[in-house]
Amino acid sequence: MPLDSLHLDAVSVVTNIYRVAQGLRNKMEREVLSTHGLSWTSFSILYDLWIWESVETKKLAELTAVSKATISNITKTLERKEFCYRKTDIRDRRITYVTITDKGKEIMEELYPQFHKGEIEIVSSLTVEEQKNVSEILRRVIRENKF
Amino acid sequence: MPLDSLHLDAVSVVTNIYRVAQGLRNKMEREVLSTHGLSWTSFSILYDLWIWESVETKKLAELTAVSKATISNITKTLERKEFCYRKTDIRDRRITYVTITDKGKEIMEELYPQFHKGEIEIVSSLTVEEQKNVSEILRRVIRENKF
DNA sequence: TCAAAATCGTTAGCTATGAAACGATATTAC
DNA sequence: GTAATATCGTTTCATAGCTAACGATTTTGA
Repeated sequence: MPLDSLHLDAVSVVTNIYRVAQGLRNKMEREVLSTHGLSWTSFSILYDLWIWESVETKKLAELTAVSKATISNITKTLERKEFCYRKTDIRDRRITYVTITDKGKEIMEELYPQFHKGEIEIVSSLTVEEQKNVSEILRRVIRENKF
Repeated sequence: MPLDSLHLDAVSVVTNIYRVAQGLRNKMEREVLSTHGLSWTSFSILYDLWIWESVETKKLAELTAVSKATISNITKTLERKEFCYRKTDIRDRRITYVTITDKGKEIMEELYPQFHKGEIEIVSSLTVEEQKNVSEILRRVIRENKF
């Protein structure tokens, strides 16, 4: 593959997106989530439960874009910490619902403001105009690739 | 925390970046890297070795933004597959150099074009202008946050 | 009606991941 | 010169994360 056939702008976009995502995740886990032993994905799941109160594991896998096996493991960990509990559906016993507990809600009420503060900090070097612009472009990438 | 104090544009940027990064990684691992049992990070490490031929583990940890423990484990896996080998420095025996093998180079010569094709596909809905624009903005985020 | 197919969550077995502790080595301070 | 300190990579131990296989359940089709 000759060098002049490389699409350097595409490489640059992909590389930079991944690096920001990685930095983002590390920063949040280190500065915010570690205080309650949560990983990025655990937090995402708990966030979804906070919003929806109760969600099927299959739906959780779609929302967070990880495999159902991972959902199974992480909700097990969250259940051990008493942040949520699992219960099989009575009508269709193949389905399991995960529900947030009061303790889980308290954690989110404490952590979310800190998390949001981190989000603001990370993009603070961009104007609101640039933020809107990047979001719109990324949404298009998400849509076109069905991410 | 009242809803009207949420910086929704910041939330949107962060959420979309993470989702694209996740989709990106999953797509590449599924469609390209899985044929040789490589993870995204394994591939990144092998890529750096391909470029530099031989790199200290400490440097690898910085380049790929993962912990030195992870580098230790992954290079061990890569060594078992005979894609690289490790050797302690003679002068300073605390340092370990990781070097790519011929087999490792062959794999990269096969995989990189496929990987690059994937990169192009992912951002194909954006104009080159938009790609340059997003890259520039993300580079600023990386710089300001020291990611 | 009831056997085949589809759906769902968990388990098994693997690699990845980080923090902390550790062991070996090198550097610094006095 | 040597004791304290710093550096580096590995190991340990826990969770995360994937695919594939599985077991239980429900739906479908003839």
